[in-house]
Amino acid sequence: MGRNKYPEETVAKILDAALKLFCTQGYEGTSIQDIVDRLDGMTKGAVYHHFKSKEEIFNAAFDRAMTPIVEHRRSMLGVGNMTGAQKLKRLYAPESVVPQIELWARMRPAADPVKSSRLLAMQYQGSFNESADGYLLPVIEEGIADGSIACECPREAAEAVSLLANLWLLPLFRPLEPKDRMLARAQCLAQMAAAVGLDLGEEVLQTTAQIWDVWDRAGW
Amino acid sequence: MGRNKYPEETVAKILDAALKLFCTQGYEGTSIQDIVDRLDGMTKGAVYHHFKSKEEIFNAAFDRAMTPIVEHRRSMLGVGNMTGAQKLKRLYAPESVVPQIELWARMRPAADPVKSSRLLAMQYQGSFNESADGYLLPVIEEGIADGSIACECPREAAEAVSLLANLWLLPLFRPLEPKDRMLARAQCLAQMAAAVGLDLGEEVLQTTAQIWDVWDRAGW
DNA sequence: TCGATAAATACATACTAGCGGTATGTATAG
DNA sequence: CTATACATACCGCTAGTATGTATTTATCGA
Repeated sequence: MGRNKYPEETVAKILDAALKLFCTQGYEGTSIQDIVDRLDGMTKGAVYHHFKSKEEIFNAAFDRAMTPIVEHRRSMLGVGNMTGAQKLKRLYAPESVVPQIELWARMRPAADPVKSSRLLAMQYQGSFNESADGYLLPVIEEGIADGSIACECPREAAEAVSLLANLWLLPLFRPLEPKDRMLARAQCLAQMAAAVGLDLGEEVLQTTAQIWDVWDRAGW
Repeated sequence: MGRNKYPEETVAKILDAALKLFCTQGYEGTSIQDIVDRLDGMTKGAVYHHFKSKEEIFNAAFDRAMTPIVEHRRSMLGVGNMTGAQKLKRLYAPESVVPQIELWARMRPAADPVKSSRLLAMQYQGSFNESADGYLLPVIEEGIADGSIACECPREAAEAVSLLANLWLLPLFRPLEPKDRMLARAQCLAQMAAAVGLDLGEEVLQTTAQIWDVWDRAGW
């Protein structure tokens, strides 16, 4: 294969193939050769020209997938002037979460948490970042400042809700539960969040229902 | 090295070395040779005589470490006749949790969740098992039966509390937070649990404080 | 503005050390 | 004598590297 005038296209192809494989087969279970085999004609040399290690490929692929999702979710907070409480509800409304759902529906990560352990670790770490430096904690603090939220432990509440939302409500690395069970989880999470001053709104139920439908339709 | 009259000792040595290495260096970061090097004189042949794969070694090492802990925690529920609510509090009291703490204090798993991803995955999976088939959900249901607990969504509450306790209150794969932050987490979790009908008791604060002290003393 | 040349880049090819795992040999316990 | 607990020797594959080659792009005098 000759030299490509637009190497970003090559990089994109590599990351697309890599993400798909890392999701379905896991990090360990995916070899560089597996990735190369999906890039017709390309060789390992090309891959190692653009990335210096397997780990870097994984991180780049993950970032590439997550960045637009995070951006979209953040953008949901920008329109109009909302109170902190309104923004919080917005964060868990369907229109904020749907792009993320659709990404995972395309990727279909392995339901075995051990196989998906590296993705799980990223989601775990991401939950803390999301609450601390990301959008959740800032929104809560904004709500406290404007009087729309009364929360005594904003940081802790943000972390707990983030963790449960990402690793429990989104059962990425677990077998898909029946719909009523998923809704029960959402209801339960909403109750727990309310106890520490966070009103996630009724929309979280609709969001959960929508998630379930998307994944069920994708033959999860 | 000659043939050992008591091969269980050999197995134990292998698992001890393996657990320590898997904790500190991660699963990927530990080679069979690394393990062999810690078993003076022994060779790879011995290891593969007793175990058929690296994965089996990991699982055996993990099980070996967790079994007595789970047993101890379960045994805390056996003495005297307690209501479900009392048993629930007991589950999060210091005397139930301390052995687990001390194990991890000895092992010192890597604070990087990616490096520790396989252990994280086990803890994640374990949280669901603990609530579903383990002791938590049965205790809650016992409490509902004897009228000492009023919980509308026992399964969901158990899962959520289990997850938060194992992956958030025990910051195994995260840098150790200041003591007041840890206590704030415990307080927050107790509030959230109370909202779905689970009274973890004041003891969860003492437990958390004790965890912090142990790990701080271990130079975490 | 234009070609000629030099430098940088996008790959391919060929190779290595180390990995997980296996096949087989050997000595000891029962 | 047999079964087992090891040691030895080996294999295919992996992540990663060193190097070669062709093509693009930057440089520059006219």
